[in-house]
Parts: sequence; structure tokens; C-alpha cells
Amino acid sequence: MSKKIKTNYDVWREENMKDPEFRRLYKEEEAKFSVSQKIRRLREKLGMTQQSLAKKVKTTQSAIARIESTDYEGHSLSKLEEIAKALGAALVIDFIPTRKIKKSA
Amino acid sequence: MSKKIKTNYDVWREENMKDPEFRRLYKEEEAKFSVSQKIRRLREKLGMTQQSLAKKVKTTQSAIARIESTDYEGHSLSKLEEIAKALGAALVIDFIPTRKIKKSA
DNA sequence: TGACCTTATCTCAATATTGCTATATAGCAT
DNA sequence: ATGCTATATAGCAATATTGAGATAAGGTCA
Repeated sequence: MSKKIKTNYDVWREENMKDPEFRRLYKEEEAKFSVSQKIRRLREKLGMTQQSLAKKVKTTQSAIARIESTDYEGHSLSKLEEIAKALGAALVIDFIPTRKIKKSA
Repeated sequence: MSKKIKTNYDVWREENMKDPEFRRLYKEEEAKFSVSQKIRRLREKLGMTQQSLAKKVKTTQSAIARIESTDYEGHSLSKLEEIAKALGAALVIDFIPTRKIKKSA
């Protein structure tokens, strides 16, 4: 039934799972994951292949693979929007202040 | 009726909302605005000009103006990260499913 | 009025991302 | 083993974004 192909991401995750701190974050906060990984995980939840996602986004499998690679950081917002749509999701972006904001105008 | 889907971002926010300081800094209403507007509003709250922000991000005022223009959609994630940092904020990105995900996998 | 500050818009070159093909690897099944 | 499927990666052309300078518009203030 279920195919268990081990991706680079699987290898990466298994390796990192050896680290207790990583395990803690992995369980508690998926928010800690990169955009690339979020896309991959959502795609896999939907049972889609890179190929089928590529078709929906009108691009190629290799382009999806690149976007999902753990060390890729060249994402564009427009592409992310397209991908989100193809995955039946809404892309949410927000800026969260990490330090105090001065009251002055 | 339908279950409200709680995203990782929701969990993250709810958890942080327990902190009074975070609540003060975070304004729920901000979520409605576009990325361009969010940048502009946050910059103005900090009393910064496009010029001063440009300097922090090592670019020009015209580039900031372009990024803040309402109909601009060519944002890159890397630029947004830089801008967020310069504005003393964390960039949060999440995919929120808008339809049910099959239980499998 | 003029001087100054802030923002918007234009153009162009430099840089970055994307699309695409080909190819390699890995897992599973026959 | 072979064949099939899914993914990863390299190279290059096409496309898109960015950086920069010039300029214009609007506001404020003396």
C-alpha cells in the first residue's frame, strides 16, 4: 500500500532526530521548520508527488525538488502563493516584533 | 460544525499570547494587511523613513518604496527576512490548509 | 516664496530565480 | 537481474528581481 521511499529530507530528519533538542522542536513546533520543509510535508500529507505538484504549478519536477531542498533559500512570494494554492492552502506571512516599539510617532 | 484547523502558526501565537509583553507588541489586526503594507506600518511605528530602512538593508530608498507599493508582488523571501531583521521583527510564514487533508500517511 | 524632507516613479544594468533537459540515485516490484 | 516510480542534481537559457541614479510630487516650516 504505502510506499516508503527514503528522501534526502528523510535522511536529514533521521540524522537530526538524534539530537534531543531537535526532537523537542520537531514534536512541539512545526513552525520551526523551513518553508521548504513545510511544502514537502504538506505535499506528502496530500499524497502528492513532486511531479503531480509540478503539473499543478505548471513547472517541472526538478523545480519542485529544488524548492523543497533543505538548503534552498531563494523562494519568491509569488511562487509560494502558487504552490500554496496547488496544495489547497493559504499562505500566511507576518512580521512579529521581537523588541519593544517606541511609542513615538 | 467543521473543525477549526489550528495551524502551527496558531499554536505558536496562542502560546506567545500568554505573555503580556507579546500581546502588547502583537496586534491581531495587522494580519489583514498585505506584506507591503505590513512593512510600511511597522516601519512607521518605529519612526523610520524609507531612507533609514534602506540603509539598514543596504539598498536604496527607491527599492524600499517599490517593495512597499501596494501593487508590488515580486517579493523574495530573502529580502523579506532582511527587512524583518532591520525592523526588529521575525518573519513568520505558514501554509494554512483550506480544505480537509486525508487522514492517511 | 525657497529650502528641506519624504515618498513615488522611471530607466537600465547587475544579480537572482525559474524553467527545462538530461542524468543519477534509490526503493519497490516482478 | 530488469523495469518502474520518486527524487536529486547539474547546466544553461529565459525570465524576474534588485540596486542605483535621476527626477517629480507632496508636505512642512521658516
